[in-house]
Amino acid sequence: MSVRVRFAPSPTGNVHIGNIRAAIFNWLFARHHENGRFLLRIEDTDRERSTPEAVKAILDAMEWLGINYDEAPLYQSTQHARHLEAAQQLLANGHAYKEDKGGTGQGECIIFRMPGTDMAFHDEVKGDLRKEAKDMKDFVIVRSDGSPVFHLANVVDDITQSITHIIRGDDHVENTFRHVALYQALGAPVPRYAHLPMIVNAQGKPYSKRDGAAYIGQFREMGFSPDALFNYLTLLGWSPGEDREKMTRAEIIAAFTLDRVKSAPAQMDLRKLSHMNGLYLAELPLDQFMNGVREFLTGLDWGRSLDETYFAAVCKLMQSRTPLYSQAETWNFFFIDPIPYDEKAVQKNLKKEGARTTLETLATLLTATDFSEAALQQALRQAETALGSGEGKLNQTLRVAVTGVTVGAGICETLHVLGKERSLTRLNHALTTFC
RNA sequence: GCGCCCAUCGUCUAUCGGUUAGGACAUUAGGUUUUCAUCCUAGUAAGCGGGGUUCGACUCCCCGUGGGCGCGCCA
Repeated sequence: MSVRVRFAPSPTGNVHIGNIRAAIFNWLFARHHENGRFLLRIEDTDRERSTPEAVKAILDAMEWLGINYDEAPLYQSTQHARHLEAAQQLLANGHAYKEDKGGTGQGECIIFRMPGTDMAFHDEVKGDLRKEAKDMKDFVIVRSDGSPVFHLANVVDDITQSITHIIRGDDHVENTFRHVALYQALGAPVPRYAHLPMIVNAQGKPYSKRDGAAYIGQFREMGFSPDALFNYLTLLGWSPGEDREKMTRAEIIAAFTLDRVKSAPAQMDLRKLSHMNGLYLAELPLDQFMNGVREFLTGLDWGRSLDETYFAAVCKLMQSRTPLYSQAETWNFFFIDPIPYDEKAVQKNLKKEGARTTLETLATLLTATDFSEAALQQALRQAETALGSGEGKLNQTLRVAVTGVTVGAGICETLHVLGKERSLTRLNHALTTFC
């Protein structure tokens, strides 16, 4: 029988990074197996908290990350009758009973009767797990208002969707004993289970929005590429061995097996993610990189209508040194005039002895060039000779005068992209303003 | 409190009884005709503690310690 797995989020808000990681692992497992199926189930039973917006957030997140699903999504709310039918079946065969729990007049709820024997199951990542009968209690499966509880709905839906492997977060391990008991009482084959280690923060607590980004949308806003995030998440709690990290989807799919999933919790490291993101951005075809940057720049007033050719030149220059799309925010000096000057940079590089002479010399020499990179290089060398300064010593003064900041691509490449007119205007402006 | 689970550099991890314990991020020092955020080179850095088992344990077992999860008419 071929593998059928599912991602079963409840649409109650933003899509958490831990949830999407579970989706990724399920997806990888399905794609790794021939004819494997990856299904989506929206557990929207909680009418109070479930919203259409939240459903859309889940769909968007999956699409962004390139996690496609097979078959139509199953909305749990449509399965109500089935859930209750299962409860009736359990009632009929003695696996459940009615009771007014607490007796406060809330009415009778339906309670599942645990088998009363020790239970065990094999977890694909944690090994054999067992629990004694005395440590397991009966539990409510249908509330007194007639609504099914998570455990019942979840198991019944998994039976309906013929799920063969349940791959989910570690926080569900304890529930599994109950779920196995439900399967057995319902006369359904018990699926295989695999529990994924939690993603935690520096304190070892579940990773939350307070630890930086926790929601998938936030990562997108911060400028991460979906492929990089996908690859990085894959490495949290799993490893292909052989020191491999940056891998294509096809490679990850081929290498993915549950027996290589770790059991210990993993801590999210935004710095490593950023580094990996830089690797991904650097190898993107220029037009794709431009699209990514553009999506970002539309949020900035100077980033909306850009000259395509010029924009392409800037992107080409900056691509290899861009760890995050959001970094493009600092490229403003390429596009706006007048440019803002960094106070400290001005203080250190322009308001110093000799800066005036330096800029005057450079202005004269640069005016005489055609602003090709080679010519710019040559002009710089001439300026150094004329001023008796060492190679590269003038670079920063020139850079701050023309860009307003101390960091960026090579000075000659930058000047070339900026163009002669703009560069010289700024140079002269800096000269009269700061020196 | 009770039950279950987990434990290798600061972080993510490799190792499936015998290795100088490897890689990556971060960090440090250089280099890239001394911007840096790319790139290159090198360095610092780890088996929680105590008992066993074994010729030999990071690896297997037990006990501690620390951490996580669970114990809802939440999901």
